[in-house]
Amino acid sequence: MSADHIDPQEKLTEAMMRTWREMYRVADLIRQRVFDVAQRHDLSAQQAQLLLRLDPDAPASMRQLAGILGCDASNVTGLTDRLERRGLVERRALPSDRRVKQVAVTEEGMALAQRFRAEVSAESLLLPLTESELETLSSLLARLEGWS
Amino acid sequence: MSADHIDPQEKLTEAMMRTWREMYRVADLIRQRVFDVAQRHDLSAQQAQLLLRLDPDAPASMRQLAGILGCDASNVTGLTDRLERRGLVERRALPSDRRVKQVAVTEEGMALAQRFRAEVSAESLLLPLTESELETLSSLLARLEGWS
DNA sequence: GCGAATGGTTGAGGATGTCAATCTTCTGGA
DNA sequence: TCCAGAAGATTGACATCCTCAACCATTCGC
Repeated sequence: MSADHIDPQEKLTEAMMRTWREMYRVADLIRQRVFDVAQRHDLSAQQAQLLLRLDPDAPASMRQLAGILGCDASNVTGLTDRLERRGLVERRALPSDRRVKQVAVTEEGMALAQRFRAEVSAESLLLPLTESELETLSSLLARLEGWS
Repeated sequence: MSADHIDPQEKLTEAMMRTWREMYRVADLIRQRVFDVAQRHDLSAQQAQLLLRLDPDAPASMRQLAGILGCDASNVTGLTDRLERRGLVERRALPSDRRVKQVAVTEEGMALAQRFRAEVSAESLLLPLTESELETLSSLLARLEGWS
């Protein structure tokens, strides 16, 4: 369907609109939370994003990281520079292809990432719900797919 | 509880972790969606954020907008400049206090905001769920509160 | 082996964000 | 009333984020 012919109002039920509002609200809470924790550790949201997405067991190339983060490769250069300057990450040459530089998390980076994850989910947003409600919520959310 | 003593791993149940992952994933989908629609209309995510938060019936001062957006007032100046340059918004002097400038949405701004909201929720993320599942989801989400 | 593709960086330029300083306008107390 | 200080908006300096085009080194395909 072309964006030129969207007229979604008539297709949106009351329940959809209510759910949409709630999801948007909760997404905002999460974003705010991540931002706060990042700030506490002197990281920008983007630096945190990159650090958290790095797999300690599988270093990724700059190119791959650009794909993961959905941004230009030249942007990853700067982000990596700043994380490397703080010792959270390091560039490694790939012997099999000397064009490639892989980004590996350092010990310090792993420690910070773990602490970060812990702080974000601590005092959880989810405490008001019972175990069985959590089961229901996660399985409903799991059925939502992206747009395309 | 001080952030120095957080050790949440032992408090997090399996269901909590699964739910947290799903919420994070869905929050990401929403962020991506908003970004895409904004880009389609030549708006940055922040410009869209500001435009969508303006109430046509109650123009807000720069100061108030800074509060709503959670940023410095000087930042709102630039944001408003760029929206005003496109005719989506206009500054109005407040007669009762000539220090204050209020930001009002123009007709064009309102039209764009409405179109924006429509496009974001069109081809909805929520289509996989039935009406009764939507009721369940929205009431579960409604019970989640922020951290503090 | 050589031209083309690939990976990373650099530089220009714009948007976002903070902080400190400034200008204008209010406001409250002597 | 007058004046010191608070409050609202802007500006300038500076760092980050982000894209695009240009560039260098390396690798790959023919």
